[in-house]
This record gives sequence, structure tokens and C-alpha cells, in this order.
Amino acid sequence: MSGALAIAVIECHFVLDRESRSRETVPLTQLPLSRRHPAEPAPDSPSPRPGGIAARALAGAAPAAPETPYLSGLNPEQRAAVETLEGPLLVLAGAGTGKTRVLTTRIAHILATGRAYPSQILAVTFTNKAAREMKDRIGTMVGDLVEGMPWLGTFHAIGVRILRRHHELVGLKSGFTILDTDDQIRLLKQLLTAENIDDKRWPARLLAATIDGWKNRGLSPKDVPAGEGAVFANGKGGTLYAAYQARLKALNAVDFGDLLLEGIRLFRENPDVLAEYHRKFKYLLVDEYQDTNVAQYLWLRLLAQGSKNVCCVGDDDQSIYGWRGAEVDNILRFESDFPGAAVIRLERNYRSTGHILAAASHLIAHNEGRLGKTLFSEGDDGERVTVTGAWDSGEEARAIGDEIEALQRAGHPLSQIAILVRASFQMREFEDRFVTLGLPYRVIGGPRFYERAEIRDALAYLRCVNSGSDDLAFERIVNVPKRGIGDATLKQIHDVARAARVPLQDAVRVLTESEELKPKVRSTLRGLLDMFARWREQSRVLSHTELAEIVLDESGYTEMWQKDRSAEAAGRLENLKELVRSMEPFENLGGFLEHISLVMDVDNGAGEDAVQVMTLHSAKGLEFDTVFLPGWEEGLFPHQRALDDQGKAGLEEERRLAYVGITRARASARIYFASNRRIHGLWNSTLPSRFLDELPDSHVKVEESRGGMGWGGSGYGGSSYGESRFDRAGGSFGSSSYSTPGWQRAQSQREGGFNAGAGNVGAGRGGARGAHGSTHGSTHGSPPLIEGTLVASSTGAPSTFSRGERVFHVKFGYGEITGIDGNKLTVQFDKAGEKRVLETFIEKA
DNA sequence: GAGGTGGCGACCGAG
DNA sequence: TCGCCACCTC
Repeated sequence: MSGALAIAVIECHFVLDRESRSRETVPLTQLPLSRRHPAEPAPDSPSPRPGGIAARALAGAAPAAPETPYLSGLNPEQRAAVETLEGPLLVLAGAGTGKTRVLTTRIAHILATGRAYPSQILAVTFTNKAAREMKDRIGTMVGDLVEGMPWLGTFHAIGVRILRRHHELVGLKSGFTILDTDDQIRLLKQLLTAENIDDKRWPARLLAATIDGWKNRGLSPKDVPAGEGAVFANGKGGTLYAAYQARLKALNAVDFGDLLLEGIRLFRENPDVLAEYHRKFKYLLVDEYQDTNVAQYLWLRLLAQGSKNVCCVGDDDQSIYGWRGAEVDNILRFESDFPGAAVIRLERNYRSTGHILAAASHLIAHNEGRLGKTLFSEGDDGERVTVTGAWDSGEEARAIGDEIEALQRAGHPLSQIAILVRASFQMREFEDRFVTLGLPYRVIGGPRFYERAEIRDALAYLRCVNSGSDDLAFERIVNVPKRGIGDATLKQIHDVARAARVPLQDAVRVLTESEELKPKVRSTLRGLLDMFARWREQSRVLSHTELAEIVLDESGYTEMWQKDRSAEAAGRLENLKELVRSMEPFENLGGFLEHISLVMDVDNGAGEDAVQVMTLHSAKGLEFDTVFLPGWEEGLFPHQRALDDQGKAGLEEERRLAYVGITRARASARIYFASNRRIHGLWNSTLPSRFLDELPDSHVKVEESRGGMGWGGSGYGGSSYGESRFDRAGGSFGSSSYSTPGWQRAQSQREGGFNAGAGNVGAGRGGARGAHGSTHGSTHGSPPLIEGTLVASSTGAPSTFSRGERVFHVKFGYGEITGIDGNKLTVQFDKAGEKRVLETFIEKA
């Protein structure tokens, strides 16, 4: 791209939902209401007089069944949660206790008993994935009826839906655009430049995060406490926030935060509008309530004041969005926020085996300030949670790849296998490996399809066609491919647009009719406008996919990449094709653009039998037979940033994330850690995660990685420990490649046997050895930890080092020991600062 | 205005 | 190590 500020946003147009519209016009008196008082015991027979919808719902479930089939499989608590329909209800549901089932069954129950139309139920989730999942599951119970639920979606999707209907009341024009994070930052950068603020010292990214934080707390510019507004850029924070909001209005745009914040404002300033929604929403349901932030809470509370039939489902142990402003307090305060609320606890776990459940419960017990739940399961103990150490991230990926292949051979469906990573950069290694193995996989989340440059460019073209006033889109593509329109010309266009208060495209028209531009530039711009006009004309007769192909072709955009000699050009062309393909299911261009502004991932390959790769965050609410949990290392998991920014609270949130990860598994949870990982391109030696120490020994099995180089492996379920690379290391690795002091120390220790020496078992060649060692070493030493032995790291044996001692580390140089924790030393290095390192990598200086 | 290069920060997580 | 951005030259 040129230096021109190219800002892209996603243009959306309101698409009338014909179905929901027509439903809403049904007079209330005709509703098939067969109301029952909540106190009344629910009859086991189906709703006595099911109306049309109810009948269809039941038919969709099981036509011939005399009983309400969807209720019969529920335990008493679940059933109570489904049938307590009137008044506020909080369902405290531990992992795997059938939370989603309760939510979906509750919705089916409301529909089946004819208490509300599908369009009168508001059901909110946090992630698109969760929304899709819920929709699918409701669909299996009530059939097509779920298609009539326009108000099932993420907070943001529903927020935008409401704003689109009442845009004029919050000062927006129809077809307003939604900025994503990228757009936001570009816009803020413009503002910072205009204000002469050094964006090195005060990065736009930081300002974006600050503003986002305010929005998460429901604060508009005027509400920001003076002291806080002053934090950014020497007191300009508040002013910049206000300026940013003004700029958004001028561009007819909102950011993600506004989708809720403006909604709150809309409701507060327009009681009649709020009243309309009160009448509309007979039942409100909220998934993952523990993750709501203040803005979401306020928004929800306003809406819930109507029917008061609000059902929130959550688990304080799974609160993992503190960084986004989530207030676990919301769930703790529910009963006072919603007077008369009923609380139902679900503690019976149906998902995981005993070992998995025990391991997860034990881990989460290390957190303070929990509501406290005791999950129990009636199933088998199953297999233990395994912990496997690998030499580096490559070996980790190989080992997991091998295990998955073995599972595949044994007949396990790949779609029931998931790899849950802490950070998305971990995914690449697995992708590489799976490509090599030819193993089908599906990345969920990750580097987002719609954030790729070529996709954003293509979308910008489509947005320009769709709307003549989308300045951000126009700016993005005016010189892509290169047309000789640079900063200077763009500034001219901007000046005209600002003076005449018209969109950029109109300004261009004015300019091309004057003599102000050089002839060449003028004809280029005129040609561009002519193209837009022609495409708009064609859009009336062509399908939107055909139009997209023509636009990409005639604009020269496809050609630009065809001519490109770089390695990734082919991939980009492929992505463009994929983009056109992904438009197919949509009715028209507007509908498509609306969709992608909120759903930044493509749900391609759904249903295909493939390994699921995703972050722990996006795995919440899902479950799989086998779950691989790689990267359990200090700094990565728990993530260093979480510890730095949030301290103990951050650690506890990380621990909850670990809990979420383990509890995704039904039958098998397999944790991995690598002793070496590349961070920012540099290889770092890492320590096994402290969470491994917190797993109960009796429910965990420690294994040696079998994915080592040169070792073929005997396949899953093979004889106990195969020969590992470590066992052969003396030959090929010991002397040449790995001759660091730490390595040699590890070697000598290995030769000394597991129980020899000062008990420094879990050290050296990192974790694999440590992990292996500790199974054997569990008889000696008794670290002050729960259930005896440590799984993977320190041994509790006295350190041979002492505080204040001068030491040397091959990577960090000289330093002084400031702390000792088992075999982990805290060292203040002269040059590298304070680090925690394994004792084995340290030499006395 | 286009294209090349060197320096620097990033890799936490959702919509 | 990679990708972005600022800066430089033509």
C-alpha cells in the first residue's frame, strides 16, 4: 500500500429479516399462550394446547413421543433450571454439567409450550462459535424453528441489530460501518498526528486499549473520571476519546464498543424504544454470565427490566475475560441485582472421566475467592491425564501429530480431537506438521481470514460499490492497484470533501470536473468513478458473487496479484476465490457485508472430519473426546503478560483458563510442555508451567515424548516408554549441537542416575527428563505440595546454590541469585535483568 | 509518487 | 524471525 492512510471498515446494510418482521406483526392476543405459573409443578405431558409453533416444535423433536422427550433426560436440577421460567434465574453450572443443554432445552421448552414466539426470545453468547453451537443444538430439538430466532447471537451481533433499527436516534445514518481493531488504530493514529502527539511515546494501540477499557465499563467521554482521562499523553486522554467519537460520527461509523454503549444510550434516552423491547422480549437468556463486563451488564439489565424473565448461566471458575473488562462480580451480585432471583446449581458432571475431573478440580482449588463448587461424576475414572515433556516446540508438534495419527488409525474421528493452545502463534507449528502428515485440520480463530490485506482490499471495493459514501473503503483502494494517486492527490480530495461536507467519492467527482488536477490523475479518477457507476448498474441484474468477480477483475486487482512475483501471491489469489465462495450462502451483498463485520472468521469446512485447532479462549463451551494441551510453560501458560499486568488476579485467570482447557476433554486430556521454545525468533529455554505442579499426582501420568527425531515410534498404545532422543543424545547431540554448560550438566546428571546427586531430577535437558525423572523420583523428597509428589519440575531437594551467590548462565551471562524455589532460581543478571531459570542451566561463577 | 531498505517492536485473549 | 513503518533516493 502507498503511504496514503488507507482505512478500511466493513460496510453493512440493514437487511430486513422478513420472517421476523412478519412474526412481530402478529397481535399479542393471538399468541399461543398457555401460561403456567412457575410455582406449579410441570406436567410431564406436552403442553396441553400447543399452538402452531408449539406443534411444529414438538414435531421437530420427536413426533410420536407421548412425553416431552427433551425433558426426560434431564436430572432434577437441570429440569428445574429448564422449567423455572418466570422471574430471574441464575444457574451456577460447573464445567460439563450440561449448561448448554439447559439453555437450549429451556428455549425449546419455551417454544414448545407456546409461551413465546422464536422472535421473542433474546439469547446472548460471547463468541460466534458459542452462538453457532447453540443454534445448532436448538435446531436439533426444534427444527427449522430456530431460523426464526433473530435475537440469538453474540452481544455485538444483537447490539448492531438494535442500532440498525434505530440508527437515527443515536445520530447515525443508515448503513453505518463497523470499525474493527485495525481501523480503530489507523483512525487514532490520524488523531494523534493531528494533535501533534508523538505516537512512539503514546502509541495508538495503547490509546485504543484505553478507550476500549472505558467503553467496556460503560463510560462515554463525558463519564470518564478526570484523573483517568489524564493518564494518556499528558492529560489528553479524555479529549482524544471525545475527538475519536466525533470522528466516528463524521464517518458514520461505530467501533465494537459502541455497539453496546450506543445501545445503552439509545435505551436511556428513548424510554419508548426500550419499552418496545420490553414488550418484545418475553424471555432473556445469557450464556457465560461470568464473562459479562459492565457495559454488557448495563445493557442487559435495561432489557431485562421488562419481562424480568432473565436466565443467566455461568461458572465463576471459567471466567477468562478479565482482560476485556469482565466482572466476575456480576455473577456474585446477581441476586441483589435481580431481586427475587432463584439460584440453581448444577454440579453433576456428565462430560469427563473421573481422572480428568479430579485433575481439573485439584488445579482450580489453588484459586482463592471462588464461589466453590464440588463437581462430581458418576462415570469411570477413565485414563489419567498425561503430561509429556518435549525437547522443543517442534518435537511437541511431532509427538502430538504422531498421537493423532495413531488415534486416527484406531478409528477415532478427527473432529473429536482438539488442540487447545494458549496463544495463536502456537498454531503454526501444528499446521506445518499436519500439512506434512497430510492430516486434515481446521484452525478456528487464529489469523483471521477477513483481516488479510487482499481480503480487506477486495471488501473495500465491494463496499465502495455498495455505498457511495464509504470514505474509509474508498481511501483504502483508491490507489490499489497503483494508479498514481498519492498522498498529495488524496489530500486535495479530502480538502474538497471537508469543505463541501460530502463523501470522498462526491469530492472526486467535483474535482474531476474542475481543472485543479493534472490531466493524467483526472482521467484516472474519472475512470475509477465510471467503474463504480457501472458496477452499481450491474449489481441490479447480476448475483453478488458474479458482481464480486467482475469487480475484482475489472478493477485490475486480480491482475495485480497475478503479476506479483512474490511467494504468497498464489495464496492471496486463492483467498480471493475463497472470499467469493464464502459469499454464496448470502442473499445479497449487503447481507454478506453485515455478516463479516461481526464474524471475522470463515466457518469453512464445518462438518468435515478434521482435527480442531483453536485457542483456549475460543474452546470455552466446547467439548471433545481427546484434548491436547501444548505449551504448558512458564511465561506462555501462565502467560507472562497476564502476570505482569494483573499480578495474582492474572495468575488466577490463567489457572481458570487451564481449568477450562482440561475440562473440555471427555475421555483423554494430554498436556505437553517443551523445554525450548522460540520467542521472537530466539530460542529460549523454558520452565515447565507451575500448573503442572498443581496437578494431583494420583490422577496424572507422566510420559516421555515419543516424537523425537529419528525415532519412528511404535504408535499410540505402544510399550511404555519408547527410546527417546534423550536416550541417544550422548551420540549425536551431546557433543556437537548442544554443548552448553547446562546441557553438559544435564548429561552428567543423567549418567548419574535418576536418584543420584542432589536430587536435581527435574532439570537439565529440560522438562522431558524432568517429567520422566519425577515419576521415578517420587519416593524421595517431600515437597510441601498437595498429594505428595510434583509432576514435572522442582523436587524440593535442597539447592546446591545459595542466595547472593554469583553465577553464570550461558545465555544471560553473569548474575546474582536473589531467590531459590526448588530447582528454580531467580537470578538478577547484570545485563539481562531478573530471570527465573532452572538450576541446571546455572554455573557457579 | 514509487520503490527500496533498515530499524524496531511483537507473540495473549473476542467481537 | 517476521512484518510494519519511517525514511531515503530516484
